[in-house]
Parts: sequence; C-alpha cells; structure tokens
Amino acid sequence: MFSIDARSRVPIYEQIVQNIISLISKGVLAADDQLPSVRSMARDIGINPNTVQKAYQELELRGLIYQAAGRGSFISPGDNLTKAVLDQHLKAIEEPMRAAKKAGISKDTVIKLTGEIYKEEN
Amino acid sequence: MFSIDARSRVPIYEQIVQNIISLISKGVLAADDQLPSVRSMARDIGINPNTVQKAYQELELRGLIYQAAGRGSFISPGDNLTKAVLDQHLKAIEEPMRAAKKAGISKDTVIKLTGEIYKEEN
DNA sequence: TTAAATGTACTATGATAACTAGTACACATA
DNA sequence: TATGTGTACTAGTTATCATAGTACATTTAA
Repeated sequence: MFSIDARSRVPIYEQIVQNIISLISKGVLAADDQLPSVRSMARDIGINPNTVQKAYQELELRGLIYQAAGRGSFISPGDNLTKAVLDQHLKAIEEPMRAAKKAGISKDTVIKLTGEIYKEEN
Repeated sequence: MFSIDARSRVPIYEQIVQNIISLISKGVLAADDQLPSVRSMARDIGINPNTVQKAYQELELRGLIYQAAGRGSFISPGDNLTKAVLDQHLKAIEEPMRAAKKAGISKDTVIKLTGEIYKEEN
C-alpha cells in the first residue's frame, strides 16, 4: 500500500497517517472506502498492530476516518478531508521554509522557487 | 546568541548546529571567527556542556568549524559551505511544494504562506 | 612558572518517546 | 457459531537525548 522508513525520525504511526492522507488527496481513497484492518496492515508492514491502531486513532481524531468495531475502518465523507489535506500540505512546506528563512535565504528566493515549480508542466 | 526550543522534536544539539550554520550563511560568523566556548555556551543556554560539545563535534565533522584544545573553536575558512547550504534548503522545500501543487493547492496559497512565515519574529 | 580557560574523552545515570508483546472483550457478519 | 474486526488495557523493551561527574592535555595570559 505504501512504504515506511523505520529509521526516520518521524514515528512510524505518523508516517502511516501521512500516507493515508496522501492517498486521500490523490483520490486513491474516497469516502466510505474501507481501509486495511489494523491487524492486516501491521502484518503487511511488519510492525505491531498497536502502532497501526495509534495511526488510525489519530486519523479518527482528525475526522478523516471512522471506525466501527467488528466492521472495519473507513474514509470519512465530508469536507473535513479537503481542509485537513490542505493543512497537511501547508504544514509540510512550513518546516523546511522556516529552516530556509533561518538560514538567511531571502523571501524573494523562495517566491522565485515557487514560481518555477508552478510553471512546470505536469 | 540564539534561541533553543527544548520541547522540539529536533534535538538540542542539532538546533545548535542549525543555528551556527544559519549565522554563518547570514555572514554574522565569518572565517576564523571564534565561537563561544563549550562551557560558556552551555551556561548561556542553560544546558549541559556535553550537549554543546556534541553540536561542535558535528560541525567539525561537516568541516564547518575547527577546534583547538586550549584555544577554542573557530569557523572554518572556505565558502564551499554557503552554496551547499542554500541548495540543500531549496531542495528541501521543493518536494513538499510539488506535492502541494499536485494536490491542487494554488500558487497564491503557497505565496501567502511564505509571506506569513517571513513576517514572523524570531 | 603558574593559574585559568579551553577542547577532549570517558563512564554512568535519568528521562522520554516509540514500539513491541500479550491478553482480553465486545461487536458485526458470513 | 466462527471469524475478523475495533478497542482497551498493562508491561516491557529499545533508542535517543540529555545530564552529571571526572579527568587530562593544551594553550594563553597573569
């Protein structure tokens, strides 16, 4: 389903959260789609079920999925998704941008970079 | 000299490294400038000298400073550093920004975020 | 020459977060 | 009824970071 870097400073459960959000924003996962069970995903990735559960709990807390005992976990309908996805992306940009600012890189340089990226063909 | 966030996920010693790099790339610290001693910086920040030493060792490993027992720690000469640092930061921003673009986030939104970050006090 | 400040190098300990391990129970569905 | 699911614990392990303390060689200035 996706890849995990066990040696990253980012905790595994958070990587799972990121990956699920990514799949949602790419349209791979849509409303009411069923996620892998806690146990099966843990088996797939080769980690403990509790870690997956922690990721799912985090996603439920953010309103991105809902869970039902005995049935499974599913993508939430509604537009909390889009907002969360937006936040997710902006947050991902924030950190390196703050670091760049701190390193003395000018605002203009960053904006120029933004322009170049948004000029690219897809 | 600079500020440390003890509650950050980023280790203190690495924050020190980042801050020193930042001061170098801003031109505050130039070649052969002397850094605060391990002990004095530890006293200033309110942390253990060993933590500062670890940061200095890391900086020496990267060739950014040199140390001399009995004399102190100094910024290395040579500007192979600054350009590499700049590239590294821009590269770190590129990836999440492309992801954001792909997710449909507008250029204006990104530029607005940039403006907000560059408006913040340090 | 001596004292103070510096870097360097250890060992030991504590603290915290992340993860693992195991168990148990309620619910839903085929 | 059996299986798979979420949920909820407790306990233990591991890794990383930070602290604490000590010791020693070198440099510099008093």
